Parts: sequence; structure tokens; C-alpha cells
Amino acid sequence: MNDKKRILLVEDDPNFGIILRDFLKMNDYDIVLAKNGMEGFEKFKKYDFHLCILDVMMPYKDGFTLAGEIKEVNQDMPLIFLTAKSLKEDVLKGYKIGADDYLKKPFDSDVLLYKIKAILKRNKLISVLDTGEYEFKFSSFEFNSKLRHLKFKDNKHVKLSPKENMLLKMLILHKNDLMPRELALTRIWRDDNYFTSRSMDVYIAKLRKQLEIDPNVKINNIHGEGFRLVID
Amino acid sequence: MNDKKRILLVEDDPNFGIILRDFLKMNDYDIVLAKNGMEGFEKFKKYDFHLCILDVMMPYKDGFTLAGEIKEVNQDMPLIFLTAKSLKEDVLKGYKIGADDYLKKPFDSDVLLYKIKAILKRNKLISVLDTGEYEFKFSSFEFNSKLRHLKFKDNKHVKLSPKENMLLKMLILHKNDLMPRELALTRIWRDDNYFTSRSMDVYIAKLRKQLEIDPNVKINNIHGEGFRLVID
DNA sequence: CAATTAATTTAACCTATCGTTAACATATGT
DNA sequence: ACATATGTTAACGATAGGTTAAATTAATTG
Repeated sequence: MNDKKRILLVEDDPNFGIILRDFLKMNDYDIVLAKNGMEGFEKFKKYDFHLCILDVMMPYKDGFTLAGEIKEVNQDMPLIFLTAKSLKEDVLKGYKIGADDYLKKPFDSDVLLYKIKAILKRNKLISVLDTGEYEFKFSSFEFNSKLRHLKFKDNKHVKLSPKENMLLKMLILHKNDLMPRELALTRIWRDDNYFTSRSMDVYIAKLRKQLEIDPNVKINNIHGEGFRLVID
Repeated sequence: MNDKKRILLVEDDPNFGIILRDFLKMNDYDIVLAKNGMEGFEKFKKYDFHLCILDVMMPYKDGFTLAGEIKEVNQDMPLIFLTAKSLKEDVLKGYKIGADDYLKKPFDSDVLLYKIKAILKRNKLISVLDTGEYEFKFSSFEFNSKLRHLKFKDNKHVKLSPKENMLLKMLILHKNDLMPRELALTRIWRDDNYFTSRSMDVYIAKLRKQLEIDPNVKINNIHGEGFRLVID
């Protein structure tokens, strides 16, 4: 049952699709390739997948529409979008539908592999979290997201506000990796505009203050992209 | 002695069923496998289980129907549903019948183990609450929830009102952990609104006054979430 | 069944917490 | 250099919670 992970790949460019499929197969994934949105949805319904990788621009049915249909059936299906150009509008739309990540074409295949691995791992964590797992350890911290307590070594715990709590949790789920701004904004603030964005910056500052006691933990900014919780 | 937990597994796909059964057996559970709803219900009546794992889509009798029959016999039997696609309506239907959790196929075996553990643990808590254990000791207190008596060391006992009593019991059953506001309100006050919520705050204040004699016991608030009985 | 007492709810007032926004400072990419 | 993104602090308004007392309701008792 610890079989290969199954991935649905929907890509209209046949050359690129086949190359990508073979590359992923070589890396021990089970790939089903569909060459448009229609076929993608048919195959989605037919098999069980762990992850879907969708090209955004496709004839007949674009990636977003397909994503909507997929989410209709399975709300928690992890999604990666492949986009030629990354319009801000598109990125937002994607996150609202429930994208887990974005990849701008052309992309480095290793980056894709890394993201696939990260998402599958994260998703597993989240589905465990659903039944109430809520204790995290990182560096010298212990973080209890149910009680909203953050403890450093033997110090007394610090209380976190709901927003601080959610943001830290999201950073941890993406630890050592980019946590996209838009993701946090759409999931935690439920809206992405100038003010929510500034509000998030304020919360990042608050978290930094809580974490500064440990020199091995940092929250880095990736300009225009988001933040990264770095743990040495 | 044999204190393994007994699980009824109903799954129509024989390959998957057997693999899952063996996997769970390896993890120290006693498994009875049934290959359809009919057989599932027969076996359910024949043995005594701690938990049932039901595939939703099965021929003859689907998982929901079987769940209904099981709940008919045992209201409190914990259930986990396995579903290929998690349609929103199905999830809702499942929770209405009394599902404790959901697992979307394909799922990770570790996640299943986690959820089983969490449900069995949670259910133990609930059954303690219902089977009416009533003698509690914590820190230097003795609390009898049947007589509604609270005693500190060798002092004379103090009498508690019915609401004080239920609230304290609920806090103790969640000691050092969050007791959600909502839980106390729906269980004790049978309604969750502004006034019942304020009433509960009043009772928290009363309990705090009763407990303040012992410096090792505290009732902490977790803003927006609930209360926590802390025992050093 | 009226009187009394206990239990609970509601009101009032006050404090703590939380999230947003403004303001100003600094950093980054072009 | 410029526009834009981020860092940081403080102030404010909204809401949740803490506490006490009065009002209401339920239970008990003479």
C-alpha cells in the first residue's frame, strides 16, 4: 500500500507532455497523461490520484475550469498549475480555487520534483492534522497549535493570537520552502488586497519577534513571492 | 491477556481489503474483514468491535446503508468511511449518520493509523463521560461529581450547584487541554448564544473562586476557543 | 400553597486581547 | 533614482472575557 504515488498530468503540448511524463516516471511516480481538459476530467474520474498537475492554457477547457471540476469532486486534491506567463490575476484565481503551488514555464525539472515531494508530504501532514494532531517541534521550539502555545526550551510558553497561530502553522507546513503570500492571504485572511497584505506583514514582524530568541530560526522574505521559515 | 482493539473492515475490493487487513494486523489490531455490506452486518452482529471502517461504494449494500444499520444497534460505534472521491454531499451524509472521520482513497497508511488511534482515544474520553465515573482527584482536591462535593485537603467539602458540577467535570475530563466553549455550551447549556456564553463565564468565575485556595490549579482562558484547567 | 432559599440568568461595568490601519523607515529590483 | 515591497511600531476600535450584583426562575420547605 506504500505504492507509487499517482499523478494526473494534463498538458496539451504533446511533446512537452510526454517528456514530462517520462521524466516523472523515471522518478518513481505513476503518471497518467491527458492532452486536454476534457480528457483530464475523464481520467480523473476513472482513477485515484494523489496529485494533479494542470497546464493552465489549454484548448476547450482551461486548467482553472478543470481544477474547479476536480475540486467539486474532491475538495482536498492537491493541485499544481503550470503557467506560461504568471499574471497576478491568474495566480490569485489559482490560489482561490485551491492551488498548492505554481510553476512558471519554462521550469527546472528538479524544482518540479522538489515541489511534488513537498506537496505530497504537506498534504499527508494536513490530513493527519485534521484528526487533531497539533504538536510541532522545530529547532528548540515546541509549538502547540491547539492551545496556541509556543515554547522555547524550558522557558514558559508564550501565547499566540489566532492569526499568529495560523500563520506560524502555515509557515511550518512549508518550512524551508516558500510559503506564497497569496496562499496565506487567501487561506487565512480570506482576501488579498493592500490592507490584508500589510496586516500580514505586521504578523510576520510579530512572529519574528517571538522567534528571534533562537538564532537557528528565521523568517526570510522572498521579494514579491512570500516568506520562508528557515530552520538550520 | 488480549487487549487488542477489534476493528471491522468492510471493503469489496478483495486485493485492497486483504492488504489493508494485513497492514492493520501488523499494527496490532484485531481485524475482521467482510467483503460486502451484507457480510459486514452479519459479522458486526456476531462480534464486538471497537471501530468499523467501511468502504462507501460497495455492491448490494453501500457503506452508508450499513452504517445506518450499525448505528441502529449501537449508537456509539465509531465509524471511519473510505471513499474514492469525496463528494461534498457524501461527506455531509456520512457525518449525519455519525461518521467520526473520512479517508479519501488513495490514502497514506500512516494517516489511517493516526486517525484510528485518535478516534479510539477520543471515544474513550466520551465513554468515560457517559458511563459516569464520578470520583476525581486532582492536585490537592477531591471531587465527587455524583454528590457534587469538592474537598480541599482536610477541609470540609463544599457543595457545588448542578451547573458548577457539570462544568468542573468537563474541565477535568479535558484537564491540561482545551475544553472548547462550544462543547460546554451545547452539552451543559444545550444552546450556544450570547447569554448562555455569558452565563458560562459567570460559572467559570465561581469555579475559579472555589479553586483559588490551591495555587497549583488554574483555569486559563484561550481567547475565542475555550478554557483550560491547568494542574501543575 | 405561600414563603424561603437555591440556582441560574441577565445586566452592568471594567479589563484584556485581537486585528487593522496609519505612519514612517528601509530594502529591492529596474 | 524611482516605484514598489517590506519592516516595524503604535494607536485605535471591536469583541471576548472577568467579575460582581441584581433580577429572575426553580426547588424546597413549612
